[in-house]
Amino acid sequence: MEGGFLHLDPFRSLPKEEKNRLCQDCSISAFPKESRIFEEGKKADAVWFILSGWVRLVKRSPEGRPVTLFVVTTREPLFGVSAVGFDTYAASAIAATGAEVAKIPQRIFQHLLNTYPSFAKSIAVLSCKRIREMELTYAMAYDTVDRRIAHVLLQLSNDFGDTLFFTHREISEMAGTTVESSIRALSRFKRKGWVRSSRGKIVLLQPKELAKEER
Amino acid sequence: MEGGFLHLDPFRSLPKEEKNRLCQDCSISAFPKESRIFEEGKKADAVWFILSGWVRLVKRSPEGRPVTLFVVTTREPLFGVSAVGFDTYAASAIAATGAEVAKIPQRIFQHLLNTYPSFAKSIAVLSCKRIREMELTYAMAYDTVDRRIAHVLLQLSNDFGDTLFFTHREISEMAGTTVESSIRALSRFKRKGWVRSSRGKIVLLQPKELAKEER
DNA sequence: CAGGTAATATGATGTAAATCATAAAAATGA
DNA sequence: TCATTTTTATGATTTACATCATATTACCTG
Repeated sequence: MEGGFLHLDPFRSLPKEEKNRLCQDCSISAFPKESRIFEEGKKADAVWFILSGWVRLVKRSPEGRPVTLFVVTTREPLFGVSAVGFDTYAASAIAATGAEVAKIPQRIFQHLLNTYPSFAKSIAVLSCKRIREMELTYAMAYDTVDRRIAHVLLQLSNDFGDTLFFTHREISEMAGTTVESSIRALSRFKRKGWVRSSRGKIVLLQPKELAKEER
Repeated sequence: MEGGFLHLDPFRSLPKEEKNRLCQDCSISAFPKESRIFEEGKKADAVWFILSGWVRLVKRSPEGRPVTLFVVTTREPLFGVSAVGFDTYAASAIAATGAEVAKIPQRIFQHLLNTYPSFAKSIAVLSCKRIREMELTYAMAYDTVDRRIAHVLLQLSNDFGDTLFFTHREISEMAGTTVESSIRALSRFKRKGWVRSSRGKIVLLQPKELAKEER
């Protein structure tokens, strides 16, 4: 998948020679599940685009628990945290699945932003969309554990279908709760016949009922 | 303050004739404290910039309680929710203080975004910054009430100094909690000598101690 | 200025979910 | 193959906070 990110929206309409240069300057790498792409507090030197897989943006809460701020899916940028000249990442990026990621050095990103109106416009649109998405997920933080878990499962099923290969620890971190609470929520869902699960695997049997719970 | 928003970052470098046209097409209006600038779920037809005062972005949680997603201060855009062609507002905007607001019709905003690279770049930068700010405040949602209240007070004091003219209901909504919890938190802070308060007025006596609490 | 409403205050009670504890099964790996 | 770690599971305890209740005070408005 050489230069796969060049087909993504902000890059698509760049001139050919710029694209060729980007192939040189940007790297694509594969991150195994649970590995860290970048670290909260570290110097932010690049903007990242996800080519495949999911990535969680995780921040340590003042109490020390890791809180998943947002889950970024395939074809989306991990920008925000670093795009426009901030010196440190506000959150860590952790691969929620195996993930292939393109790394655009900050200097290059700035250059593209300054040089190509279409690029700037595309980034403006993408980031405004992201703000809206964040607004939608933010309100969830004040909701019950059961609904947060249901929400995470449904969100995951959008990309992965009805069979999800995640542990309760992973689910709990995405939902901002504890492993035990995640297990208990799943047990309740099981008892209602909405899901089935075994070690590292959750099967959604009645997503529609889950969606009702979510409301 | 005619066309005051034209001095703000995205507009500053627009050509003179475009600025003149904007003076025609955009309106500036004053919103009294607690009044609604736009409503969650309603058709999003404009992008707003705050010229003075504070505005809260409020979303109804699934349980029905209003949750303040973000507090936007003077000179900042209320974009996100509407900037790039979404049909409904994801949250309501409520004036947290008396506020003066410029309304840019969506059609005009699109035109500026498509026509002026500097405008697109500026919006890209502003929205990426906003994403970072949201990431920073998001983690707070999972924190204790006392720390959330302390955080809100300190944030407010950035703009308004040590004497804040807000009721406990207002504070509680910004902190995502109840009036009673807000009052109790303030009582604890009072007992420690960190704040003084009377009806509709909170005076920060020892902001540094509050900041410690916040950590 | 009397009556109503909003803000402050605090006590009592309920509850969701974190924490603590323990255990068994499954995976890992030395 | 045996020890260690991870995952799932569930029960007991604790805790922060919401909820409910009630009272007082300040304020507005007819």
